[in-house]
Amino acid sequence: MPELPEVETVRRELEPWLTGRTIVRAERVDAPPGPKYAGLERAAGQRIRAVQRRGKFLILPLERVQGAPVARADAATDDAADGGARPGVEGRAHGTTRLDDLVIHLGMTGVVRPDPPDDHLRVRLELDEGPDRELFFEDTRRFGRFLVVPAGDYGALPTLAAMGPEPLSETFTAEALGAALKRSKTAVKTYLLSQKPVAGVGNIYADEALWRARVHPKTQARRVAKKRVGPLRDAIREVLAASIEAQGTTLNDYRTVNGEVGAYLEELAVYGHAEEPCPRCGAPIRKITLGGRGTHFCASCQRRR
DNA sequence: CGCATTTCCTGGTAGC
DNA sequence: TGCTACCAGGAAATGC
Repeated sequence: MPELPEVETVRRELEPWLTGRTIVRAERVDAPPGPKYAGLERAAGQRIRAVQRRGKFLILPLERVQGAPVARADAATDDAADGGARPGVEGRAHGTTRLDDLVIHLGMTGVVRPDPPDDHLRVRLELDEGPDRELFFEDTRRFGRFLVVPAGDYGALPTLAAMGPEPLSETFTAEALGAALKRSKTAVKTYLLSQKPVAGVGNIYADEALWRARVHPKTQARRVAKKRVGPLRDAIREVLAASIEAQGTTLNDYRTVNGEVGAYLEELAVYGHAEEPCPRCGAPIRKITLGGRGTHFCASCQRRR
């Protein structure tokens, strides 16, 4: 599943390809109009200023290029609910140009690629002159998003708007994690998945980090032992950093932009290893359902409290 | 507001 | 072989 390491891997590949390029055409393909692709047509005529990541979201700040070649795409213009005249987008009323963000979420099966997929193509971008003039967004199970919003306006993306600190930044301290955990009575794993205490942790790395820190996934967030908070913070950082090194984890659909699989699958300790011996103590790894998600842990190492 | 549950979606697979 | 049932899960929507 694309979680932070997978999205960061994609970001690093997109950055040299897309930075500074102008989008000539933005076309929705084989996907109904709706919030997941809102405002996509606005991308045409805008230059990609950077390729950033926030949690599992890719954020591409755009700027409108005066006189840029724009090709209108028929398929993308029929959800023009908010695609009409926007103050500041066309004109520059007070000398400032209102900026947009192109926001991409890979969902479960989203793949960004320079070559067309055999099926499940959802978005095609046409770029200005240069190598790899087309970008394709493939998404088999349609959980992905590919939309344009006013810069920094994430009202349509509440999880992004309420996202916790980046786990690999200096702001993600044991103190910050401890303070966040105190705010919730829900199971610590479920709370990690909410993106509120920390950004970018999904089902795989939640299980892996909790195993490393010896925290039972069903422990109430506020009741995680104080002495476990630092180790949990460290475990989250270590697991994510190691997975980035391996270009992420490929279970089924995830591919890098270059079409490669992520190698971290080989390093998973508990996820996908139900009934196998715990690498630390040898007890069988158990699999339960928690918050509707498959959850793997060692009942011997990870004591509930 | 907080938290739990349901929904979206399709390919893969188990079972008959 | 072909059919049904079920599973996987990130984030949003819905329910309480």
